Amino acid sequence: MSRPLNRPLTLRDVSEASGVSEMTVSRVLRNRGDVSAATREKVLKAAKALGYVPNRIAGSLASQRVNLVAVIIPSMSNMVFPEVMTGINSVLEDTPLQPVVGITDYLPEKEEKVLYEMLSWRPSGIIIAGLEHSDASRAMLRASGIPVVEIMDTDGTPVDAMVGISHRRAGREMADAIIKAGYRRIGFMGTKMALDHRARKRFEGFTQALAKAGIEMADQEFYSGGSALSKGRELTSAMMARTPDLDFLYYSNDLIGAGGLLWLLEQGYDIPGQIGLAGFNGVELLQGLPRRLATMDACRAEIGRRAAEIIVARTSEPAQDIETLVTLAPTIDRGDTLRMP
Amino acid sequence: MSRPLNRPLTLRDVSEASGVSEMTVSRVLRNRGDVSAATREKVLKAAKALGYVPNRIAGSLASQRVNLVAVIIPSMSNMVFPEVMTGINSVLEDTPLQPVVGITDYLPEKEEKVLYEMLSWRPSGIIIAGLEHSDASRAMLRASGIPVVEIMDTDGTPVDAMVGISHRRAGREMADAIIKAGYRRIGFMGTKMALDHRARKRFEGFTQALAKAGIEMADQEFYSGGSALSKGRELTSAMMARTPDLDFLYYSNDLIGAGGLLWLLEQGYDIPGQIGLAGFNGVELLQGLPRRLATMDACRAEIGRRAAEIIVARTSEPAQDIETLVTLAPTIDRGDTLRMP
DNA sequence: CTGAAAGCGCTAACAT
DNA sequence: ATGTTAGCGCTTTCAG
Repeated sequence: MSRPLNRPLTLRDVSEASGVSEMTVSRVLRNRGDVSAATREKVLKAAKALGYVPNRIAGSLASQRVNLVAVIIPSMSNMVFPEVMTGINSVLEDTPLQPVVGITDYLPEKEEKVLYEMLSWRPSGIIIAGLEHSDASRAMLRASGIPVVEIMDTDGTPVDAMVGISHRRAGREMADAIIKAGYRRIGFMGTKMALDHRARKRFEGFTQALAKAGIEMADQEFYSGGSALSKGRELTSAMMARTPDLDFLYYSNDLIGAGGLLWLLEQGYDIPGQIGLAGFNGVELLQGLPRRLATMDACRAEIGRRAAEIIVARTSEPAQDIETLVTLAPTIDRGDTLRMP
Repeated sequence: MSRPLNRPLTLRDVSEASGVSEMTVSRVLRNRGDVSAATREKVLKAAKALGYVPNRIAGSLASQRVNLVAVIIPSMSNMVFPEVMTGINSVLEDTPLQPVVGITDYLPEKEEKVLYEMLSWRPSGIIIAGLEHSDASRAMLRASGIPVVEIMDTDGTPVDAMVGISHRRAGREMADAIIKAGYRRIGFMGTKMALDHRARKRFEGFTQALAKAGIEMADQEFYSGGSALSKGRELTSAMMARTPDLDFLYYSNDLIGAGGLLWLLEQGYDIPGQIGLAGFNGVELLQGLPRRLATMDACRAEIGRRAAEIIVARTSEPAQDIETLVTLAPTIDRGDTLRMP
């Protein structure tokens, strides 16, 4: 008990306590190379008794290896990214790699800053949301020399690898399904999406498909901030007052869709006969609403998994071959709010 | 362009490119010490041109300082921890400190493992959820010699600092409010809480307060897994079938409470006259339901902020004095489902 | 199977 | 205002 308090323990302490060289202690602690069972025991005992925790900073510098995967996402508070994280974790759990998360709040400047900070830790790989980045960010990604996987979206050109869905196509397909079901007076509600490129692409795909069928969007409204559920309520009530003859409402996410659904049910609308609804994301949370909202799964967990698998394959020794341009195909779930054709 | 591809740049590269010593380059890049405006410019220009990103691994080792705060929480997928993170972030944003998150899934063994990994990075501070830890974890925390803030709960003895609410008291106060409002046949629904100590303490406080008033819990049920909204629906419908004369339902969280609320409304129950409801957490998401569920704010963002402030104060030079045993006082929000006395 | 020497990329502490 | 020297705690490499 003579160690000066607050000096963290080093390999050397364990070496002295066990009477084994630092090098061999290091070998034991990393299960590397051959060490006799006897010395092994001695070392492990000493390390445990002292409460030694290796210093990864030093280890990483010496070995030029950091088992970190930088995960850069816009937000953690909506339902989508926690599930992506779950997918990533499920794959990395069985490897020495560890995810480290950075949040950008959908701001390019913040993304740039976060990326810089992350790169300064020299991670083994980067998983980053979206294909749209500042020039500086893209340059950093390219120059990093490590595997980069851009996730969520496949409508664009990745720096390196890419896993996601086509949001443009997702919008198109939902539009097609809505039209096939016979709806004609269609309204749209969604976030102000200057910086949410995926929401924007869904919207573009949606309107395109409508146009192709000779249909013009009958009404649309964008919001920002606030609780999504009540926003959905407010927007829907305002829109139905303004354009009472709408027979379908497409929402840019399930939560505002759910708010709209609750309001319409209260008002006594016949769903999906008189009016149909659809959202986007396939949020599990919403199971338990009076009706299941039509939606489209964004393949969140799968995207996380596939992205992590690419990093794992690329960082394994020797590097495994693996598909690096992955476009997943989401399917429509009609729920109870989008009638069959 | 003669640098061998994939060798990360070092200070030395910038030094050579700018004709300034490594030390001065380092000073410029860290805004430390006096450097003439002229050399400053030269260095910055060279660094930018090369795309140099400092190596923090080396920097941390040399300076014996790592501006990381380990945040160890059970989960990221419910509503509570993302908001705690928001609070933490809001404070750390203005400091050099950076949060790094570890997830325990409510498993003590996993907490131990995550804690060990985190400590191996020698963070400047630790924020960890709960007061219940394995002996090994507690030993690591104590031995780490860095500021430790245990958050969420104050019913127990912390290793070091502590910020939270008393969940036992939260349960008691809700029980008192329910009794004062005249409800007598009370049912409880919540998660199986062997490992969720805070839910358990709320439950204990609740039953205690009922007992004190001579009331016995009329029915209770525990669930695990599944979507909370539909669980709330199922449990409520089952419980009302089994014990039809219940006049109040206390839920261990707002989400299952919301499920119950939706079901009861559909069945035509008179709320809060015939039957009252309350949840816990003060989840903003739920604004927009047909009725506002009575709840109690868990002070999530505030907890995060105060915890981060403690770490900041303790790691600043010289260490600031700050309150390290913080018990927040949550208040009841009666919403539309708990009538006045 | 074990150990000794060298150095990872940076910064603290002194020079000058 | 700038440079020099000596490590930080570990792992790589090479010798026994």
